Amino acid sequence: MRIGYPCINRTIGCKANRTFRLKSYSEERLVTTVQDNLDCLKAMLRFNAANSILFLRIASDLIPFASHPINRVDWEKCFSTEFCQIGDLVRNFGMRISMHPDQFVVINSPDTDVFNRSVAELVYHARVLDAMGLDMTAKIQLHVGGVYRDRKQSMERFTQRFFSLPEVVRRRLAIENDDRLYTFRDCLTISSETGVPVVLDVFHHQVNGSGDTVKEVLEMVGSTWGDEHGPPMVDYSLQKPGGRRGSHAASLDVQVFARFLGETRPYDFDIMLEIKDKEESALRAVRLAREDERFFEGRSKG
DNA sequence: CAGTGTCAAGGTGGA
DNA sequence: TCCACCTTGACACTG
Repeated sequence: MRIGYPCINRTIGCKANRTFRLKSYSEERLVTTVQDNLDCLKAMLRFNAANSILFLRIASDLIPFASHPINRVDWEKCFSTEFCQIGDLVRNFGMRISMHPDQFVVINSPDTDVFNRSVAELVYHARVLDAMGLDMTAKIQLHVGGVYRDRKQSMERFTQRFFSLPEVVRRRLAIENDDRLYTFRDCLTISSETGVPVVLDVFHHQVNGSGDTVKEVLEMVGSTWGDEHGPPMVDYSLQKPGGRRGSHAASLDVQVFARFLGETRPYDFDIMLEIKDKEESALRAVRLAREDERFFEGRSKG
């Protein structure tokens, strides 16, 4: 089991997701921003390695305006050295990487313009992971999309569209249950037709699920992850106590997390902690896991 | 320099 | 048909 956090580290004093306004666009601004982001990403990976945090989500803003027509910079070529170095770090430390495109990437939209823009954005994500030379265990996780007043048809459209995606995207895609529209069962249905592995979001499942226990769900979801995909990915977060529905808790409740780990034995998976204080909570989770080695022993894929 | 309106991109649901 | 809301963070303008 690898433990991780998404996109931002508040300890190391730099950000790998810096961007700027479209109005301020210039090639120079882009190049310096990307350079800073990649430098910071290396710093994050070193910090993580030193702290046994072996799972990281890379922000989609790593290359600002990557799929926007305004961007004519050949960033792959320009930063090939940096990408290789980052890939080496990931491999040498036995780490895992994921990415999660923003909400406007919608494969099953009836609007073909939306679809085409989504493809461009997905290709960008795939090119980043390819440039780092990462294997297919590095995933791009995506929600199923909209319902458009016809769930069945919209799910079928997802599947159709999936098969028209470029191979570089298809092989890295994973789908995740969301908090309102598509449950993990919907994802399993799509998975059975596309072969796409299913990322389980534990919080979304609590809010928008069927009442199956986490362990039952993990067993079903785990079987969608073949050897080439690596261990299942799980997103973990908690409702902010007293906060609006869907808002994430400020920091990890270690007691609750320990119970979760206990409940999910013997399944092995990599877990992304979507908690406000980011690496803080990841550090506490790692500490907890160290104190109780049982959480790592005897786990297997679903 | 602190406060805050707005940001490339979508979808849903209520008025 | 229009608009607020979803969630999150940060840019960049305002005073």
